[in-house]
Amino acid sequence: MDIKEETGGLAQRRRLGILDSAKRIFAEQGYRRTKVEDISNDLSVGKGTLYRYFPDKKGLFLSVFEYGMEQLCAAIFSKVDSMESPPEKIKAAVRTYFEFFEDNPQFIEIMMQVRSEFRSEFRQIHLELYGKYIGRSQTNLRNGMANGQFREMNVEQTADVISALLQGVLQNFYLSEFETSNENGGMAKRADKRLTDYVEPVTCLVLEGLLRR
Amino acid sequence: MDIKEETGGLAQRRRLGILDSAKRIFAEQGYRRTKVEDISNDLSVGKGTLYRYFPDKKGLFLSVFEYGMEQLCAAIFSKVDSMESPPEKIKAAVRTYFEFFEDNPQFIEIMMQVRSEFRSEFRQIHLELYGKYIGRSQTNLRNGMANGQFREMNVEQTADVISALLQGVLQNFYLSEFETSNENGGMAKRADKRLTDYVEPVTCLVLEGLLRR
Amino acid sequence: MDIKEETGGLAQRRRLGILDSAKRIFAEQGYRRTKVEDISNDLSVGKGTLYRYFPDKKGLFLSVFEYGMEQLCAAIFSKVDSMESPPEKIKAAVRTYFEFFEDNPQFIEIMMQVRSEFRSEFRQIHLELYGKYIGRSQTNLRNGMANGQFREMNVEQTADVISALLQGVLQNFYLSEFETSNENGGMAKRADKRLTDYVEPVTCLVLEGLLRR
Amino acid sequence: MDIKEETGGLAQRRRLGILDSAKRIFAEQGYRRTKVEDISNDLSVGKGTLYRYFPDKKGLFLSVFEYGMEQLCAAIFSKVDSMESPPEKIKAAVRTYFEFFEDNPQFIEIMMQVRSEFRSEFRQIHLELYGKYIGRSQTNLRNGMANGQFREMNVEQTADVISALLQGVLQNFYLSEFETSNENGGMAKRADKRLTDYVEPVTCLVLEGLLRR
DNA sequence: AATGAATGAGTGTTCATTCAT
DNA sequence: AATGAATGAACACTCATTCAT
Repeated sequence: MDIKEETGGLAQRRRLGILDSAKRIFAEQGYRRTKVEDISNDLSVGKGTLYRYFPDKKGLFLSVFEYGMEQLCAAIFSKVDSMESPPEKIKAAVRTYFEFFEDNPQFIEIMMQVRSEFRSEFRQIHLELYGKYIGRSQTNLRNGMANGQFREMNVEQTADVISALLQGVLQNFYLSEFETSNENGGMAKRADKRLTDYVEPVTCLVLEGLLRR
Repeated sequence: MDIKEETGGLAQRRRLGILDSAKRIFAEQGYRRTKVEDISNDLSVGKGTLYRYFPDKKGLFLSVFEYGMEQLCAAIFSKVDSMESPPEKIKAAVRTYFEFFEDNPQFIEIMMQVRSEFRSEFRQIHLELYGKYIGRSQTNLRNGMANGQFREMNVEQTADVISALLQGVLQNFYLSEFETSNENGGMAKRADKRLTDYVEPVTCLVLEGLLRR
Repeated sequence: MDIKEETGGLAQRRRLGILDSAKRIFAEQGYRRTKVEDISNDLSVGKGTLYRYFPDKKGLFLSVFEYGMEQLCAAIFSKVDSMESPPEKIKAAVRTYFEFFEDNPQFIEIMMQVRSEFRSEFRQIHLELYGKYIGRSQTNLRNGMANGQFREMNVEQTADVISALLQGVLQNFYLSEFETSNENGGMAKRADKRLTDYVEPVTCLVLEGLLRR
Repeated sequence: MDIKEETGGLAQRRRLGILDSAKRIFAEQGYRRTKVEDISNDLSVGKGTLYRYFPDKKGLFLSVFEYGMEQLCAAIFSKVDSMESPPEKIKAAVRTYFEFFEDNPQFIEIMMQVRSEFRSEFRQIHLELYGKYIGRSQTNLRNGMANGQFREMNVEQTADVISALLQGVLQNFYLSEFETSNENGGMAKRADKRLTDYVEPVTCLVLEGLLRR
């Protein structure tokens, strides 16, 4: 049992090591431009080793995405679940969302790529994992309406719109984040903008709207 | 001059014909899956002909995108420019944006693909053409603040966030639009949701926010 | 029409050229060891050209086999159909069969390879084209029995056995034909044995048997 | 010495176990499609173990063939050696040959595969082991001629032709044995034909020929 | 002796682009 | 101007074999 656990631990460590390297390479070069060999070279292992842990290139890529999504959801839930006030929950979710991607900028790239390369798989994983978030968001809006903090609204549509807002800001930021691509297809970062700068205006827009009270 | 203009007219017509066919095929099959021959077959011309009007496959695809962006901007500006009230301008822009994509659903697909296939080119075209929109949006916000209709805000960030909101809703809708992919890679539409259903909740969120007044 | 015919003629010529080169290379190197590029190099054309004329490597290989089988059947039928006497027909068929393979030694190799690489396809083509031969062979045996030249026999089994005899001799010869394989996988011919040497003993065995009369 | 013999006995038993498993798997799946791991899994041992008993995959396969050939020769010789009459010896050899393959249908598959996968090795083993048979067959024919039972003939060629006849019938049967391949690449047997049905027509043809006496 | 994780050579096929006609 | 036959670079994946444990 010791041996098995230890072995399992080693295999698990290697799996995570591959996921990490793959996340980096895929984010830097893009799914299409990335050769499986690029990742195995980065890890200094043989190509075949990757195929011992993941079924194929696509499966590896989707695992990178799935793993990131799980971490994102966990991060948001662990923050929000301990709060009570609906507006506070929204603030916390917005902040955690942006902080997560600020800490994992490569994952923005991964998300964008999965979205376009594997529409249906993205939808499935997205719906599975992110669906939970939408459900909680709707509950939160209903609670806010019930206690009189929020105005009347169509809860389903509004939850969709808020979720869309976050994703839209993320993508806009992602598009403005990189100034130029160099010869190797790599990107040079722009340091003067931070994703978390958008926490305040987004929260304010969502809660207050534009019109003067 | 007559001859040249006429020739130019013919060439221009053919160019537009190619753009139209390409938009359709690219949207249906995706950029990667689309062979140049698919488009030339659709037009009943030889492959080589396309290369007389566009430098390469990528250039054709980007032209399809650029042409669509121009149409989108023109549609929004023609609606909004005749209005005075800042909130009304926002309402009109939101409505026109969603109506445009409801009328040109293929262009949603094109946008998503450009975004992921040609990051830097997308950014460039996006910034060039859409930059104008952002500038006008900022002006509108400033006008609204000046006349006391809008609360105080960081205009640049808020304009970004509103723009992001629209794009986010569009993408969310695009992801939910298609239920299942059939064997041919084609998609089956879902008829029970309309993009313009989001005009009201989006407008309301932007202008009013969530908190009860 | 002229153009089309001419074009068709050119395309047909190229097709036959590819079949001829493929037959040679496949026979020399074997199906597995032969790279598609080996054939295209032999023809001094690009790899892609082969794929304009044949669907894939397997399809090309099977076409080589099918084409050879058609030629074999045509050769046998053109000889035998003009004859009347059942024993003479058998003699002629045996002779033509061995002569064909003596003139097309590469085709022996092709047959052996198809047989093992593509069992089911071999069977299908074999049955389709060779089935005709078996039918005629049975008819011939029945005619010989009817006119009293042949003894009583089970016609179906005997036709099978005679056909098997020819194939068996062919294969035995094929196995003894090549002395050693050199480094390149090529073979050095042995000149002191001829397939047609077996015409007489085979014919004699089939018609007379071993027992003294 | 006891230990060594015992160990040798165990090793020998394991060797035979591997040969048996390999024969089955190779016959079912074919040489190319069979992975070394398939065999080691079937034996519930590690892959490396096979390499302790056989040099490589090819060597294992050829050993399977060689072992079968030895068994075939032994079967034929044990039957024929006790007989005197040349025609009876032929009858017995034909019957034993077909009976052997009827009892070891997997070995038909093995033979066919060796023949095409390893031409030269097949020839070598074939000549070594089967050469003995041809020699005895020639002696038998000479004895038959000497005692007046057989007609005059070229003994070498006729022995070849008779051997070829058996192999040809075997292969024809092998080709007709399998109706269709299912999805797994497996084959469905046809039950209405038996290899031993050919003992009589083959024997009759060899001894009597077709012509009425 | 036994294991099985790691290795990496090897290849069929697609399709954007060219250019002779 | 238009064509479409020809080109050839590019790349994922398998699996026999090895060797550290």
